[in-house]
Amino acid sequence: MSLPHAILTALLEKPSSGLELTRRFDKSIGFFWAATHQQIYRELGKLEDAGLIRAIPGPPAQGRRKEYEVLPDGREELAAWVSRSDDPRPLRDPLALRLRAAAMVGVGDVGAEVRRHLAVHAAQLDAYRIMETRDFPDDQARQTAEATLQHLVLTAGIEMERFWTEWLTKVDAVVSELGDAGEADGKQ
Amino acid sequence: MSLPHAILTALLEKPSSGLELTRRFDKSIGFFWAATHQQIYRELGKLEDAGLIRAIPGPPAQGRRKEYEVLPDGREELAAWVSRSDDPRPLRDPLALRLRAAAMVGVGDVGAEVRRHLAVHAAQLDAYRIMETRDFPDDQARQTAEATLQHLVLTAGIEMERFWTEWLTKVDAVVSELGDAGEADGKQ
DNA sequence: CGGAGCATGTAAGCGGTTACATGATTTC
DNA sequence: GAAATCATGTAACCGCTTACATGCTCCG
Repeated sequence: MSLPHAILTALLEKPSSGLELTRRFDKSIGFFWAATHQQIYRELGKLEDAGLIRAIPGPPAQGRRKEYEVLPDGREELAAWVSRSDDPRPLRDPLALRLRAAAMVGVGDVGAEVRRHLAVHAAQLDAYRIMETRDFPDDQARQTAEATLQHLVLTAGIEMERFWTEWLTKVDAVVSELGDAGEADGKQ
Repeated sequence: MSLPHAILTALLEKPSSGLELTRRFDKSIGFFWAATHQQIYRELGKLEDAGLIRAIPGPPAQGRRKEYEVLPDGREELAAWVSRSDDPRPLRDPLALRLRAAAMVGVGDVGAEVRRHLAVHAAQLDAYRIMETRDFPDDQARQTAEATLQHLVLTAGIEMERFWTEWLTKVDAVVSELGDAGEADGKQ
């Protein structure tokens, strides 16, 4: 039940249309909970039916856009959700699985895959760091509670990606060496 | 399509019955790809139908257990999968979402949730560290390829949990302070 | 022989993904 | 006015979760 609350949060930060939400998910909130436009439209419909948000009446907007805003009930629901309890989601990482499989049947071409992932995570790390210097430039100064919390979340992204890049770098070294040494052994 | 390959890997490491697999998932492979017994039985059925594994005929075993082993086709399929390409799964973290929501509607009781998660991750970190000293005691010595790769995967788990515990400790500090200072403000 | 628990499985539902559909606006 | 693309949706599928069902064995 996280997607509706992610959407409520995004709409509180700024009322938006479905497409705008989709774009904003792609470059911010979605880093911690990805969603496609199909999911978002479906969920907007449900939230409107539930009376948690509404389409802003005003002008019909340009094009066919519908702008949504959060209603008081929606804010309440979100505040309640913030205090709710929920076990950490089990980790799901196919690449780690691949390495364990590689331990049994030989490394094959995992190296390429490892380097591909490394590039992706490095790029994401850069993106986060740019966001950090752009949105939270003044470290020492006392921030608003809002900014502090948002920065904290961004920090998680940065540390996470830093972990991945470092680990994958190590993995690449090990796998390259194993690949050179014992190609096609397959640990029969 | 990761679960079947996780099962093939586990069965290559050691032929097992469904229940044994479930237990082993809970304490090892499942750290990177959790699975319940329902999923496992279903998948074992599919893999057997596909001719990738088979129930070991031998004695009917004690109880009603069926032991499965990997067939040559299964090993081939796994080796092919190791070299396959596959984008990193998008991160999904409700707790980060909660903090962003807290930035908009006030921190409420997130503190308790943060500390609960902190305890879970700290416990997991301990478990990983115990596994490391037990299964990979000799650092300096040259390991087999198999052991090296498996250790590398365990390393990922350790670094990951270390990251979480450190980040959550920081979050706890910040949230406590915010909670003390501006409770019930809700950033109207 | 009756109850506890072991071991394997079935069924329903839900969230997420992928593919496709529709209308409206802009561009050439 | 045809093509591109913007904006909103619908439909089908698939893996995972939760709840329930069944038979077997061990123990008192």
